[in-house]
Amino acid sequence: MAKAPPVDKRRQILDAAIHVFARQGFHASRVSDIADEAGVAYGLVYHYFESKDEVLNELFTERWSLLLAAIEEVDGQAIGAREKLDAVARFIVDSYRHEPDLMKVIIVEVTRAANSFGRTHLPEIRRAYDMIAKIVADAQQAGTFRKDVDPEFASMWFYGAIEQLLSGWVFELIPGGEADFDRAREMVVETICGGLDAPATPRTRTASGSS
Amino acid sequence: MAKAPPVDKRRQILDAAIHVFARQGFHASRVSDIADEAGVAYGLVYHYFESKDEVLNELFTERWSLLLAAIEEVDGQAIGAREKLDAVARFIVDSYRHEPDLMKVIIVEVTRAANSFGRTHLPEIRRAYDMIAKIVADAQQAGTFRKDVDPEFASMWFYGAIEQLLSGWVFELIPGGEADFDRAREMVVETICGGLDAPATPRTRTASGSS
DNA sequence: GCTTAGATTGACTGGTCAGTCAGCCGGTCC
DNA sequence: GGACCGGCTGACTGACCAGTCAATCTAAGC
Repeated sequence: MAKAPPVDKRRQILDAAIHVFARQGFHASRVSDIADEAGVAYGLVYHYFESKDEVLNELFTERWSLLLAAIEEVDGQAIGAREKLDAVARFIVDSYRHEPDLMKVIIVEVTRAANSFGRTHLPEIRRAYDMIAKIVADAQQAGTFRKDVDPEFASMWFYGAIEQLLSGWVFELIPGGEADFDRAREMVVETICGGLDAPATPRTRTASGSS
Repeated sequence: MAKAPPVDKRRQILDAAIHVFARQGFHASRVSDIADEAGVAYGLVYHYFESKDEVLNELFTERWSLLLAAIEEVDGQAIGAREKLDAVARFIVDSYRHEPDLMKVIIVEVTRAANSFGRTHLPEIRRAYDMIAKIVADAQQAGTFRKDVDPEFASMWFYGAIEQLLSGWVFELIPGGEADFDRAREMVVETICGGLDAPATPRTRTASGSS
């Protein structure tokens, strides 16, 4: 029919926004920066989007819904909890590997900015945490994971650990060569799941409460 | 005695800023909001601080240096790695327990905002990561922790897990009653250290690389 | 060639604040 | 009392920028 416009300006604007936001941060980015980067007139941004905010919303929603779908799909498979968590971690890490700028924006401006932008998206963000918690809870039910750890909490630190990894890469605090991505992912999952595993290691520890 | 000013207005301004920033976020906070909350004239803020930014800088630096000192002190003690990490976690969690607004500001506006504000403070932030990494590395050297995990990475997810916990409390994603603080701390440390412990658990796993 | 509708343009407006500054206390010293 | 000084005041200014809109362009339809 008729035609898809020869170049999708809307997409062009979104892509430009990814790079501008990643480079300067959302607040420091002017709408004119986005327009310039996209090679498009200022006003066109407002033809396709209600506001500067909506541009960021769109970027976030687009990507986050993929994550939610991925987790859901993984959870549906007939594999162990460890494999499920590994698959979730892999999805996140690969997202960063392939689109570092987009992930940087999502993490820095939304996920980790729960005060400003994140607040709007808390429900969706929370959804991811809940799904991870469910994976943990199921494994506890099945006896694979120890039962004395609250699944909600475990979910938080599993996700937090991974997000912190991405942050480390984004801000070059840790080595982020191609090889590091998978290695790091394996290590987090291995370590955290190792800690969550049901007591094949039933030694009683001095833990904290002692002294 | 000459006199210490009967009320320390500078302190008053800083304290007001904590609450205003926590409530509205740094960007949405006007300098006049801070002055109002402090019960002080607008201009006085500029008498004590160069800029709005400097107010936040001061809040961050003040607190973060305490954290650095605490980690350093803990690391100097003759206790196990697990106990050291537990002490670090305790310091952070207790900081939140006693001054939730201040910690919220530090986390939301600095630590997790490495794009804007955090960037300036990356060196100090990094310093904390490095010190945690050192604790892990030493434990590996001593044979308490497994050696195949990169200490830098372990440090990232240990810190990331804790910070995510605080975020969870800040945004009421997980229960944050008085009892939850210590319980959560114990669980993170237990779980992560459990995963880092030297192989008293030498089972070979299907892990990730298999199928 | 004319009409129409949507895409595209970019100068302009309105509102918002960070930061300035001229001056006002209230005490202290001589 | 008067000169001085630092803390303190708050109206004002200048810059910046999100969002508007009237005008122009392009292409499809007839």
